[in-house]
Amino acid sequence: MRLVTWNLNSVRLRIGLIAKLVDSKKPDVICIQETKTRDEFFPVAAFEAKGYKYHHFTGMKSYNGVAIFSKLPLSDKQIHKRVGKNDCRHISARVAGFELHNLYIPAGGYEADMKSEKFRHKLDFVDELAKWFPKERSARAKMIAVGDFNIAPLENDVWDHKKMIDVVSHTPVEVEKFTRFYNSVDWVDAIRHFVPEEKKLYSWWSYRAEDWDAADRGRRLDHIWVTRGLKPALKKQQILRAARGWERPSDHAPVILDLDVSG
DNA sequence: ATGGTCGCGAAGCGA
Repeated sequence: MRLVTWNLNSVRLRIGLIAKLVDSKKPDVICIQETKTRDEFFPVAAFEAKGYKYHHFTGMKSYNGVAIFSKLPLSDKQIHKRVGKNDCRHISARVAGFELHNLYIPAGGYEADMKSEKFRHKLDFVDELAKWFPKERSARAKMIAVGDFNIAPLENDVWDHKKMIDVVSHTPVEVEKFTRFYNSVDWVDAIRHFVPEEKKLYSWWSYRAEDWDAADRGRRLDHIWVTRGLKPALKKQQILRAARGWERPSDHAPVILDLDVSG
């Protein structure tokens, strides 16, 4: 099974980029964040035309929104409300025997300060996830968590660790919360599983850089985690950096994981 | 050191 997660930054504007991704990579399951549209305007037909018969999404006007499109049947579709808000950041469904969670963790604003409501919202959101995924369930459950987590935890998940230490997405308090979430369920980072921590690895490059490719000031904000029992099923990863250079791109690249579902 | 760019939707917010 090939799974992709992509913060698309508007599904309506970039539906053509989805088609391009599908034609070249042929994923079985597509998880999208920042769809930025109400459900009644979601371009479902474009996905169905590409063979994605099954879907589950929740969206709102202008902001946020998460979606799962699949060639394989989806069941037990759920929408999860987080930290008392109604902002369309977490859905889940069963697919091919896995419990798949699609997450869009808040970006957290610009100030890494507890007085910032946005920053607190982000930390509270991650805290809630760490409590919500229960250990006893996950010990047996085959779970996958994907999405834009908006945190780059490792030194080589950012272009310059020292310069980024006070920048929201890489601050120690965020990494601490992130790590607690990671350990809450004995997750395995399915991307770093294939790429040593010594190697720089990014999935996002700012729109503001004059030449994002040459500057290469990236961050790894997009993640795929699996529960430990699925480690033998991990086959291959790919971060499709080329997609960041496509016409009118998202600032995020698609992150792809191949899983052996025969086991 | 600063400001730099996007999308939505029609000004300002969020990233």
